[in-house]
Amino acid sequence: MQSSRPVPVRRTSRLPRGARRLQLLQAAQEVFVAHGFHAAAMDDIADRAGVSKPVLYQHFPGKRELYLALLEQQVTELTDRVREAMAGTEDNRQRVHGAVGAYFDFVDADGGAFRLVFESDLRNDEDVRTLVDRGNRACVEAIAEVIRGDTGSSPEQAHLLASGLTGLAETSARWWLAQKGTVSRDEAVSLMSALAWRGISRFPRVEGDPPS
Amino acid sequence: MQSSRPVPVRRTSRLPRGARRLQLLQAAQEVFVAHGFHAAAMDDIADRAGVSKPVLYQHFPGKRELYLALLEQQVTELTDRVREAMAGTEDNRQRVHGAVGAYFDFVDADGGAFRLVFESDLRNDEDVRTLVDRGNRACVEAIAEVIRGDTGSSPEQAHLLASGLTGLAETSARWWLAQKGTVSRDEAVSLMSALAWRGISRFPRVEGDPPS
DNA sequence: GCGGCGGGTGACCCGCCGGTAACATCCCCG
DNA sequence: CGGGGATGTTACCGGCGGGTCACCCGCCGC
Repeated sequence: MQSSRPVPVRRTSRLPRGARRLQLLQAAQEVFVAHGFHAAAMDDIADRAGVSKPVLYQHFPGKRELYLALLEQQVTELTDRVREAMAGTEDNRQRVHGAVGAYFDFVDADGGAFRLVFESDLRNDEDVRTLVDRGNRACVEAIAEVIRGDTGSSPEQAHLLASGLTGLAETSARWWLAQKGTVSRDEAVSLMSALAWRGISRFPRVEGDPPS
Repeated sequence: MQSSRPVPVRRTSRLPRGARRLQLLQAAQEVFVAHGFHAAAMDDIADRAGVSKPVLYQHFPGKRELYLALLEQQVTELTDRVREAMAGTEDNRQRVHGAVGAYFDFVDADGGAFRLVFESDLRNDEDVRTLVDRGNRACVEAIAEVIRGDTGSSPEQAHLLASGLTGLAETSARWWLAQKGTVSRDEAVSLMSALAWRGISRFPRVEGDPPS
């Protein structure tokens, strides 16, 4: 046998820098989602990408930074969706429906990437907390803006109401995900947005006619 | 003075087992709340109790178990309060008000012990996840029971609605805590329970299951 | 063919921290 | 008083895992 051949086992064809980076991010996301930040080892991530550890460090300065990159991506994803739901229509009921749907879609995407945002095990890290808080605040702000405009609530009240609605959407979306199969996505979204809408419409001084 | 004495600096008078255990739990809670599970070192906890590390291990088999003990305490605390809110009255509006109040009080107690439940950085641990989930499920269940009885919703719908309400309460309570000072506890509770009540009352007096 | 460079590797280092072994002290009880 | 069982202490171990060093290939232009 041509045993002289030095195991040319090209494990993974070489990749240009950009492609490798993306692949590493993908691998990292899978591992972080599956095990959380602390339980995830850089070796795991490298292994999953079919590559050795130093490669990882050629692309990212450290574990934390790698994690932050992924986290920011997801935070942006969610806030964008919520903002779109607010901007995409003038009908407040539609807005509520869209926002609730945004949370459900977010939670149901990407093999659980939402865990990075909603279940991060690195919230004690200054940067992580800042990022997550910024995302939450952005969502609350977007919603509170509408509430404030249409009900004349004080800013503090509007923020409280908005935060409550985000909590409603987030928590029910996660519950639905855990119980998946019993209720369809659209059913669940309709149900929860009905709940939210009945709550927030006809609040203090809303001239929006109550839905029949 | 009797300087010959080799530093008899009795740092903390000896304590009987029970008292020491409580003190250690208290110290541990403070450290875990402040830094989270991972960032907390057993030395930190021992130090805070004015005691050396082995003492800790005479009372608890390990870091994880110590954490679990505290976690369970808090989970029980919350679920009990929610259950009481459900059982304490027959008036559903009162029930909502009580439950929302329970979340606000829980979040506002004990120097932030609620973080153990709502912001645990050990959710990847099987036992921790089980405990936290069990607590959430208990709260949702208690609320869903009432919803189901009074609206005739399907169990799945009732659970979804209930989980949404817990999310509403939890998230707004945490928001209120972060913004403390701008709105009083009672104001906030009234506002949020009004939101929840407007939403859940006069809910589909179940005009038949929407057969999707 | 050959130099150099981008892409990649195996092996190693080392600090932190959970956990432990061995030794000291106090106080009660007979 | 003196033995013994709680109660505590100092000092140490060991491994896990983030991060790095020195080196290796294959391809490209000349």
